[in-house]
Formats: sequence, structure tokens, C-alpha cells
Amino acid sequence: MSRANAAVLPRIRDAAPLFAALGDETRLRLIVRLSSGGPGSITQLSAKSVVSRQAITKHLRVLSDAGLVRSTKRGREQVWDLEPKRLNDAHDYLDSISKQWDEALERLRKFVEE
Amino acid sequence: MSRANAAVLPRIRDAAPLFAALGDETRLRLIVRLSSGGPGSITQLSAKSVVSRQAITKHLRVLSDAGLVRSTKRGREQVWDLEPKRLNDAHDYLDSISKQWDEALERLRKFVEE
DNA sequence: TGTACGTGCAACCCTGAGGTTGCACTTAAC
DNA sequence: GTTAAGTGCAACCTCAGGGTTGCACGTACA
Repeated sequence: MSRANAAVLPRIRDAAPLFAALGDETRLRLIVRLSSGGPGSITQLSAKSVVSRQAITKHLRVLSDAGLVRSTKRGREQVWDLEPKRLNDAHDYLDSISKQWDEALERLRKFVEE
Repeated sequence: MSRANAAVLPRIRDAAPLFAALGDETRLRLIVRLSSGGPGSITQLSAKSVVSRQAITKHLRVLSDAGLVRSTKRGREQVWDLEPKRLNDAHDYLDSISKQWDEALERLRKFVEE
């Protein structure tokens, strides 16, 4: 395998759960809600949702495990907030793959030209 | 909800399956393999894999449904190749979310300053 | 014309994801 | 001190996802 591969392969085990966390409509909706509406408690976040509060709680847990959100306690409420850094991680990973792709095309081009 | 939200919400239903397709270790490994090693037949792609050929076939099907790969028939072989455009879609979607996030922070900053 | 290779299809298994409901427990508010 | 709000926990259900195996089918090739 190529050198570029060596850089991207070890991250697969980290990246997969990250994308998996993003790969659900309800969770993606939560992220969009948090990114535009700011932090919110569980009841607030599940207020306009079609699924139950418990479902939202589970989804927040998944997002939290993936490092995409974090929570702080405020009185009896638990307030959830976005962790933008992790979003960048996913971003960067896609970058590295497409970069690797471009390099492969470049190698192919040179090979054909020779 | 904000105006930025109106732009990103309709795409949730498209983006979720896309990320879901990326959210599996075996599939991510397939993508990395295709992006570095170029096109390959099913037997080639499943040669060094720990799972069976049929498993790889199913994963390729998922990736294909998500638009991330495409296949062409060559004799009795079926050759699979990457579709980089879809990778960019995922890329752009993450872009729009983080941009939306930045705008929210900006609005908050202005609000506090006033 | 056989034969071996590359795939497709179908049946099946098992685990985990997504969802719900009911109840207990803190903590704020009156 | 009651009462109501906000969560956490646990049990349960259903179904799709990831995997396997066995067999049939077309196609290259000696």
C-alpha cells in the first residue's frame, strides 16, 4: 500500500464511529439545531421532536461518545452544547481521503505519460 | 429557526445516509483502498479482507446506493471505482454546518456587545 | 467441449440500534 | 413541606445491519 495509506489507515477506527454518529437523521437534526439555536436542555431539544425524550437522550449519548457534543449541569437541568472541534476532525478525514485520491490520479497520469 | 437552517435542513435526509455509509470500518477501508489502489474487482477487493466476499459485495452495494462508488462490467468481472464527487458532498455538508455554527457565535458576540 | 473462475441470489443467524413505557429520584418553586 | 418540573434508569419490543454458507449461472480459456 502507498505511503498516503499509511497515514490514513490508523484513523479508520476513529473515523468510522464519528461518521456513524453523523449518519442518523435525528442526530443530524440535533446537530443542526445546536449549531443554529445554541445550547439547550434535553426537554428543550426534544420539545419539537417527533420522538420521545428518552430517544433524544440516547441520541445525545451517542453524539457525546463520538465527541460531537458535551454537556454541563445547570441546576436540575442538563445543558448540551456542540463540540465544533470534532466536526473538523470528520472534515479533515474526508480531506485526507480526497487528497489521497488526487495523488493516485497524479501517479496514474505520470505512469501513462512515460 | 434561522435562515441558515433553512438551507441546511432539507439536505439532512440526503446527508444522513451518506454519513451512515461512511460510518462503517469495513466500508471506510474499502474507500481508502479504492482511493489509493485504484479500481478493483470484487475478488480483488475481498482478497486481503478478513470478511467473506459476500460481505464485501453487500458493503459495495451500500456504498453504491449512497453514490460513493460505481461499477462497470468487464467480461465476467465487475470492476468497482470511486465516485469522488459524493465525497465532496459530505465535505460540503460539514462545511455548511460549521459555517452555520460560526454565524451563530458571531450573532451571539454582537448581541453581547450591544 | 469441459472446466475453472468470478459473481449473483437466497436463506439463515445474531447482535445492536432505535424506539417506547413506567417508575424513581433530585431540585426548584410555591 | 408539598408539588411540579427535569432527568436518569431499566425493561422491553422490533427490525435492520453485518455476517455466513450453499448453490446456481454465465463466461473465459485450455
